[in-house]
Amino acid sequence: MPELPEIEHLKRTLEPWLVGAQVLEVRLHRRDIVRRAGSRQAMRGVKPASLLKGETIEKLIRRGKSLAIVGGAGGAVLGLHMGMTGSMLVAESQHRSEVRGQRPARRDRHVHCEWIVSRDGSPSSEAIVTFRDPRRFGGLWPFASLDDLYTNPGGWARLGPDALTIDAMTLRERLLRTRQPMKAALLNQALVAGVGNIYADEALFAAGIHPLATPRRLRDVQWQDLAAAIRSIMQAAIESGGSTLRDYRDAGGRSGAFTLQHQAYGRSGEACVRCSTTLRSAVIGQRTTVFCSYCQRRSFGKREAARPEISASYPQPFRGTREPRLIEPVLSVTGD
DNA sequence: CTGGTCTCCTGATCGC
DNA sequence: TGCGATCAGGAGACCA
Repeated sequence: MPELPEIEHLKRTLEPWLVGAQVLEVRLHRRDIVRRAGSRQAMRGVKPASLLKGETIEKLIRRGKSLAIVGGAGGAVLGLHMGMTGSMLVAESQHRSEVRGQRPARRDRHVHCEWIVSRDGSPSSEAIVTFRDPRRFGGLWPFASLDDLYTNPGGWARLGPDALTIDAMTLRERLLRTRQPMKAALLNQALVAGVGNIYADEALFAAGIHPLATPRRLRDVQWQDLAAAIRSIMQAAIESGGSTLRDYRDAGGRSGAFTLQHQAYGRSGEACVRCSTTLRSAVIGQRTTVFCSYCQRRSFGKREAARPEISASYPQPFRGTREPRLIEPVLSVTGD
């Protein structure tokens, strides 16, 4: 599922196709995928211009898991959210006539909107960008302008600071606004934008923080560790092209390789990479949460060295006080 | 205001 | 081999 790293990678793979390109045509196949600001409700009376028709794209911007395509000066802005299964794919097309002439044998019923763009006006530079989202948790949110996007309470105004560059002080200040457990707090996009279920588990694991820990009980060094873990994990994931569980693809249709580096998410029942304790799973904040009950204890007491150490690289070796346990031979396959 | 639960969706997977 | 039940989860809606 697309979280910050996947959206950032998607942005980077879309930019070469979109920035500076003119939108020649927009084909909307499902009207209700265009939604009203701050809502999932379908927007009524959608105008092609609000879907960027005719615009020359100036840039793409991202905050957290949200992406936006910015039209020319003072032009429309289209907010995009991939939800669980959304993707944006680019396909080259030689000639528009050919594009128009090509009637696919059967149109993919999950493709909800298509943009035909041209980078230099020549037919050979045309491309088709498609928004596909089987589950339709994602959608398109038109905004009148950049200012509207940033100030509209249904737009990015409700999002917290971006997780990719979050510092310890800011993270602490934001999460102290809630009494929810750390896991739930991290998933709250209004507090910090961009952390989803996968990276919340990964960051808490890397920082050695129990998912049920209360923000008010964390010590300064833990905020430092957590902020560093969030940044480094996100960065590493972006460089790997994100995490593909099932649906995520970048603009070129490529899947992400970061899944291979997951140390907590999806590893319930498997051995902790640091101490070999069997990872546990629980539902916290309505989300499946995987953690190590040894590395992520609710309290580490006063022994500072007992905390797993965080390094700038990811994955990082365990450097706690106790030697990692040897993996016991298993007689049967472990399960949840 | 806050936090917990429900809901929207489809496809993959599982048990029988 | 087929099929119904179950699960996954981002985030707004809704309610106590």
